[in-house]
Amino acid sequence: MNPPPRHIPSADLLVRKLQRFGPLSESERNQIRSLPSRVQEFGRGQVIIDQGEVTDESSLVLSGITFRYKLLPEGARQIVATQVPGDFVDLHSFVLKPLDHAIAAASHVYIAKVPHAAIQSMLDQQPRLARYLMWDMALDAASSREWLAALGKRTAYQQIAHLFCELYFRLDWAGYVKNASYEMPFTQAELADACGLSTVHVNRSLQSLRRDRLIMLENHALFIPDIGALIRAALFDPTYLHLQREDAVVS
Amino acid sequence: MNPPPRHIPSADLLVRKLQRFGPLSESERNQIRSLPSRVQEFGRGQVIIDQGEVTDESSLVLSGITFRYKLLPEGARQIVATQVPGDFVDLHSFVLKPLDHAIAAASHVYIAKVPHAAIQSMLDQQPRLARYLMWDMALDAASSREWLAALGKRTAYQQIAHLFCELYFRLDWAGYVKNASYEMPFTQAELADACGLSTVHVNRSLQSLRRDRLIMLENHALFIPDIGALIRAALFDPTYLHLQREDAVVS
DNA sequence: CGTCATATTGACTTTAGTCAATAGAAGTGG
DNA sequence: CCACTTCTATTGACTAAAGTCAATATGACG
Repeated sequence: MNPPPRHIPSADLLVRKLQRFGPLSESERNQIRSLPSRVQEFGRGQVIIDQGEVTDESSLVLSGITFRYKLLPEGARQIVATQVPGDFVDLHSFVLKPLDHAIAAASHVYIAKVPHAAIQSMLDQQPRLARYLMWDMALDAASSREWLAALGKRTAYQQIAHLFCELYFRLDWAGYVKNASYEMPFTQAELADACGLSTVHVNRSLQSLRRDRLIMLENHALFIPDIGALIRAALFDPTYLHLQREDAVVS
Repeated sequence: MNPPPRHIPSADLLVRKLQRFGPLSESERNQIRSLPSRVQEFGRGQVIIDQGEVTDESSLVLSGITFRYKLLPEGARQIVATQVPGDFVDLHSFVLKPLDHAIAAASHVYIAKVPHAAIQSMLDQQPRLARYLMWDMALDAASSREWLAALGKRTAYQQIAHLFCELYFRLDWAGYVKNASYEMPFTQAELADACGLSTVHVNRSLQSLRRDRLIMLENHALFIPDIGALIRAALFDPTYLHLQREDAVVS
């Protein structure tokens, strides 16, 4: 994941994403582009927002990968979502406080913090954009549901494959997949916390995936020789990611 | 769960719930109350909406309990959320189609179907209400995250206890808990599909919960002699349900 | 060169799943 | 009202998936 946040103007990332939901007028695009934000940088492993925090801004990922996680009373950590460039990590904090989870950087990341007041005044100017934000929140929720099905009904092997498929499609859409490869920043301990497994079992499942020639993974570089095969192994269906324009789906 | 949808005027349920987020003006309340809807009745086990359906209305539970579930390719079913009176089962279908899950009735239910066009025109009239709907969607998402932590990090015993705690608080708020008891409509097979377990293991875990005197359950009547004890056993924290007024939480 | 995080391996334990049988309960049609 | 089917709940015996503990690599880094 390349560090410089220059090559993709931050707000354009968001415009491009929201256009998946439907066409935006020129003034709506401008409204989004003119959202004020301050850019922050975090190193891998750093906590971006803490559980229980009450914040008055939402964070947008400009580059790198972040993840949401919950800490249980006895110290266990469950990762509940990942974010790639263009994703809000906590759009819901606009309406729901305090935050019921924390956010951390899985790789070196640049984050744009957008004040809630700015989001509110954007909606005051362009009420129609509320539907776009709702759509973004709904996407997020759809992903949670898919993860629930993964945790509840898939084997360790399938779950890890599923996570790799999801990241593949989302990163590909954001332009971060090259030659069927992408940088998969998670450690085995993080994969374990995302899939509800132990690190030992993740390690063994990864070896099975390698043995079956579904993945090649070293130094966080993940190569997927046959994405179709991985999809089948994971029981993956990319529909829930809604990567096509909604218009296109309906027509 | 009492059948008659009379005693609680349908829209008032929604007004009361949305007021948890913040105060509503008289005109906003009226706007919500005047939402058109057609009431439908479903028997227990009936499918209310099918996976993959494209619908132009969202369904609000008037009485009874419903649940969302996903069907995996090989036929497995994962229940991903439950709804009690006052909850939308698919508010997100307002912006996200097709539906990535199905909805079924866990008990005999009355449902109000509200056209998306009516929701849209309500938002056109009262743009401020968009934040209320976002809040409702955010609540739903918070619940999904909590379930993810349950599936990933809790034992079977804790998970079932957690589900019972969640239903306890939500039903209590809606006025359906009497004498520390409520009607828990799920069969053991449904509990299994909600917790990612086998029916046999659910059965044994229920017996453990009974043996530990945390619950009494027969004929779908669940009595919780000591909710504090159940909460501790479940590692339950009701914060994510946001049952207090948001104002109150902040102050 | 030593330290710390991450990855790997082996041996063993635990949790939960599977299969199969039985027992209740509830609903249905005659 | 009863025989019959069909869910639902329960139990036992066995299996399999995943966790735990512990040791050992491996590798990045200061």
